[in-house]
Amino acid sequence: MSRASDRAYNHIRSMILSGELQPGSQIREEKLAELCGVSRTPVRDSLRRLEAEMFVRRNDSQRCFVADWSLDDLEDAFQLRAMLEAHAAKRAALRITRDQLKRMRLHNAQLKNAIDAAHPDVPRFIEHNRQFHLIILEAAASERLSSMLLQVTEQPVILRTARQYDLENLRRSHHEHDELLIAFENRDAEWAAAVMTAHIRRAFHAYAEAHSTDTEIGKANLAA
Amino acid sequence: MSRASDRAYNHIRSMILSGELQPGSQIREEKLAELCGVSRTPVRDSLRRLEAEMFVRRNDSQRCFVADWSLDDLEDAFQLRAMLEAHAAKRAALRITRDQLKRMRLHNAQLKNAIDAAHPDVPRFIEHNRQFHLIILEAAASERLSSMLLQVTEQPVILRTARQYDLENLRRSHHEHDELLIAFENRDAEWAAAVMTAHIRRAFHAYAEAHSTDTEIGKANLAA
DNA sequence: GTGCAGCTTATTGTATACAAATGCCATTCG
DNA sequence: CGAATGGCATTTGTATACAATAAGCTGCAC
Repeated sequence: MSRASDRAYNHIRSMILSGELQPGSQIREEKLAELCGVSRTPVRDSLRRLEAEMFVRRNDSQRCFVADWSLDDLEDAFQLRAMLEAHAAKRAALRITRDQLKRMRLHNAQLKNAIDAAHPDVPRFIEHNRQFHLIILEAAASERLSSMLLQVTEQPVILRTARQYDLENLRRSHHEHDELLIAFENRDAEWAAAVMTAHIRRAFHAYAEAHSTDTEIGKANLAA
Repeated sequence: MSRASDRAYNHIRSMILSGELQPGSQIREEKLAELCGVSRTPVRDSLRRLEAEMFVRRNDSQRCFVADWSLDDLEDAFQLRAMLEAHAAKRAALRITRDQLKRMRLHNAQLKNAIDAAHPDVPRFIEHNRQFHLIILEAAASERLSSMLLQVTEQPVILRTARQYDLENLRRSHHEHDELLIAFENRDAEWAAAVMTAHIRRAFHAYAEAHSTDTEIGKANLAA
């Protein structure tokens, strides 16, 4: 793609993901242009894309803000994600190839390695986890489904989710992936869908729990 | 919203829907700018939006084309739509208000009138049908879900679908709406979801049938 | 002191000129 | 004759200037 426009897009996106641009805060085109070292034109382009991906919202008078999701919105996103990923798993079970299965096994082995090592490498876990799920989407072979799923998985809060899991949860993910692989090998669409639903919903509750614990800790710190 | 940008957006969108811009054909920014009577800037803006809504596709080198969906893609879209609308119905059943129910009944009565009249008014049917489904989305209260559903209902082929139904099919829709209303009144989420799934899937098969009939007719005409 | 009018400033929208890139075609070399 | 290459035409990308619009502020009237 184009150089400046993509640089701007990636730059703004990463600033949102990192929290450098705070949720709810207004973002001005000129300010972003300055930060990205480009003119307003590619920035406006990026904002449209980010708006479509729900990273950015506009008010009635076209002012842009960093999207700010409540816990309810997050649960909503997880609910949709569970439904869509289950659907993807169902389709994938009927279409998946030997090669795709092989690649999934590989990624699952590697995400296990990433957390079994002496120094657990969570980002590496996340990356292989991402690839694992992407192959399912690839096998599901529905462009619309893919683009919809991106909308609920690429959200800031969700991206930060895995980092909050303890190792026990990450290991559980690994085992669920294993079960999913067996369901795929048996071409059992319903099984695959059920495992996937459970997988995503557990992930949400693990997140919610970690979140509330954080809050508790936060409170404790304030009290101390 | 802004004047020129919106005019361009609506103009291009309607040209795609009407078939004035043929599916699969390349669309050049300057050409569109000329057609819409604006500069390329608002056109580019519109193209980004239409791309996000899957009305427009881009190839690797950023050339834009009118989206061209196969019958498989269409079935895929209907499948997703059935799933999402069923989910919406489930949520709506738990949250719907008396006022929303009242409005739904009103629209359902009016879409019945539209086709029971001496001269059936299909566009009026479509409009009330749209409003009926929009109220469900409103009651479902999930912004993400809404934006996703728009992606699978606002597609060119789907928009043209209802026009292809015979009156019998439209009447069936009316009755399914009635059943949906009763499910809502009883706050029976599973029932509502089931009725909705059936409603959308029947719509697809009615479309597919009408489509194949059209093809037959087309062939017959060619043969004659 | 409160509320509104009108002005001022900040921000987004549009047009245009130019830069970069892509695709196409013709020409040439194997 | 076919494939690769070079240059020309077409198309998209970017910057910038200016226009339009919305927000915020000041001062006035009540």
